[in-house]
Formats: sequence, C-alpha cells, structure tokens
Amino acid sequence: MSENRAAYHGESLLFLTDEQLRHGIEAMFFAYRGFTDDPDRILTGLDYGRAHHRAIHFVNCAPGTTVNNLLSILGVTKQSLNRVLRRLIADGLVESRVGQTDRRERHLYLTDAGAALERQLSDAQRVRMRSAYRAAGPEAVQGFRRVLEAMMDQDLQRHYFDLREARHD
Amino acid sequence: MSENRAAYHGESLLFLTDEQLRHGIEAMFFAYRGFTDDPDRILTGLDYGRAHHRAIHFVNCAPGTTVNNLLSILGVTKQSLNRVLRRLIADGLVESRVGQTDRRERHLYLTDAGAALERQLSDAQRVRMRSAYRAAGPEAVQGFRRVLEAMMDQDLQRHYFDLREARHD
DNA sequence: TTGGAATGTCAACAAGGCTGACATAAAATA
DNA sequence: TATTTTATGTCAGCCTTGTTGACATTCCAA
Repeated sequence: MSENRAAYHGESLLFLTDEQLRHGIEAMFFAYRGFTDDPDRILTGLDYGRAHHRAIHFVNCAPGTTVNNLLSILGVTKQSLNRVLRRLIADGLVESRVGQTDRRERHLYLTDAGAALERQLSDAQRVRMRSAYRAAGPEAVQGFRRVLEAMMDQDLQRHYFDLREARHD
Repeated sequence: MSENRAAYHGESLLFLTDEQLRHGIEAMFFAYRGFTDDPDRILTGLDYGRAHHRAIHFVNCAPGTTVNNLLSILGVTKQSLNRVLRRLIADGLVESRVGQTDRRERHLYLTDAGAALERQLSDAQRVRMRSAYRAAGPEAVQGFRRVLEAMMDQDLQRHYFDLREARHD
C-alpha cells in the first residue's frame, strides 16, 4: 500500500511517489486554509462561523431547498444544522416557509440581508480564487477542477448535481 | 468586484465568470471533505480527531520540531495544540524532549506507535489522492498543484518550506 | 543581575460537531 | 376509517477543538 507506484496515463508517464502524494496532501491542507481565510475573517466580525457560511452558500444556490436536502449536501446532522439555521432565521438572514404539499418540510430562502451577506462572502472568496486561477493559468485551472472532481465522493457529487437541477418552489 | 472578468494568460483566453468561480469554490469544499473522510473514519475508531491527525502528520514531516514551529504551521493557538499533544504524549504516540540548547523548547518526535498510526492514516489518504490523480491524468495533476500553491497563503508557504529544510535535532 | 521577552502548560469558555428524545405530518396498513 | 409506522424538523445535552487569560520557566539584553 505504501510502496511507490507509477501509472501510465495519456501520453506521459505519471510517477506517483509517496513523497509527491504527501506534497499533494499538504498542498490541499494549506490551500484549503487560504481558501477559507477571507470569509472567516468577515464572519468572525459578525459573530458567525464557517457553518453559517456553508448554510448561506447552499441556500443561495438552491433557494427553496429543504432542511433535509441541505443536510445531505453539508454532511452534518440535522441537529447541528438546525442550531445554525435557527440563528440565521432569528437574525433575519434566512426565511423558512412551511411546505405547501408536505407541511412537515421547511423551505429555505435568503432574505435580502442574507443575500447581501452571501455576496460579501462569496466576493471575498472569488477574489482569492480568481487570483489563484490567474497565477496558475487556464490549463492549470482545467486540471485543478478535474482532480478535485475525482477526489470528491462520487455519490455526493451526483446527488448535488441532481439537487441543483431540481426545482424547489 | 462581482462583475465578470476575462484574463489573457498564456495562449488561451481565460473566462472567469462568477458562475465558474462558484463552481470552483464548491468543488473545493466537496473535495476537501472527500480528502479528509478516510482518515477521519480511522480516527473516530481510535477516539482521536482531525487535530490529532494534523499534529501527527507534521511531527512526522519534521521530526524534532518544536511546539512553536508546529503552531505556526497548523495555524492554531498553542493552548489548543497543547491539549492535543498532551493526549498524544500520554498515549505514547509522540515523545517530547527538552531542548538541549534552549531548555524552554520541547522537541517532538513520533514513537514507533505514532509512526505506525501516521502510516495508516497517510496510506488511506494517499490511496484517495492517487486514484484522483490517476483519474484526472498527469497534466491535470500539474495544474492542480499550481492552483493550490497559488491559493495558499504565500508567507505560510515560504515559512513551511524553510521549516522543512531546517534541521531539528 | 535584573527586567523583559519567549516558550510551553493549565484553566475556563464558545462554536459547532454529535446522539437522544420528541412533536407533528404523511403514508401505510389493519 | 383507525392505527401504526415513517419522515421531517426542533429542543436538550455532551464532546472536541477552537479561543483568551493567567502563569512558570528559561533565556537574553540592559
């Protein structure tokens, strides 16, 4: 499991030494931190955390989504998400409407204030992402995306794309 | 800040719509989760958390590193790290030796048991990384690494490379 | 040699994971 | 139709791991 490997792929030989893989692992760790730093700074000022950011982000992506949908995307328990949502609703950033066809469900929407914060957060994140993309160049961006997609859980990926296509009104 | 942009870089035109950037952001989120999933599963079985993993990982990379060095890498407070280290030391996975030249410092090393766990964790992570690399292909891997390096904090990156080169005995 | 800076430890608090218990609505079944 | 089962979401309480504050030890510079 731990010995070195080489894989032939496409036109060039891909050496995957443990050392190189370890470098990739560390790059992932450091990059993720850079990636979350800017929004985190904004959030601590507002007394919110990364959990609030995630909730806001995905409610924005799929307005009208239910708590249950959100759970499967975020990969946390509903109790944990609930605490975060409760706060966001109380603060008037998220609106929760009882489902029309199924009255057990709560459909979630960003209020204007919520949308404003979402924009502030994602702008900050986009600035960093854009500058990384520019520094790395367009072919690198393609590769970046391909590796990330291969790295994430395939079921979740499918589920997420389904969710984004579905209507939530 | 939020309008669409295009950047000329290398030989092709790089369109960076907000939509594409948002996709990159989400890919990063999902991929990071995939990336941490396997070690997390192992760790919960052992009653450790991701914090323990990080500590073990970087002690393994730079044996003999001090608590202070580790802090700057991990980006947490020393009090937080200390709790994690205390447990690892108590459990016999990490050894802490008083510095010879500066007796305030504690130099950290993995014990055999610690090294064994490190190997178990990084093997799991490497398996995922390797299969992502293979699926994406070698050019993609190049790009992946370039984008990640551009995304992480530059000071930290420099600091880290310094640390890895320095001797810690 | 003494006062300040640096390193690491201990204590207590907060955010956000988790499980458990529960209310309500829908669906399945007797 | 009445009743049991299932699904969705809420509330309460615990644990990990972040945080800041107080402190002991060691080193170094005035």
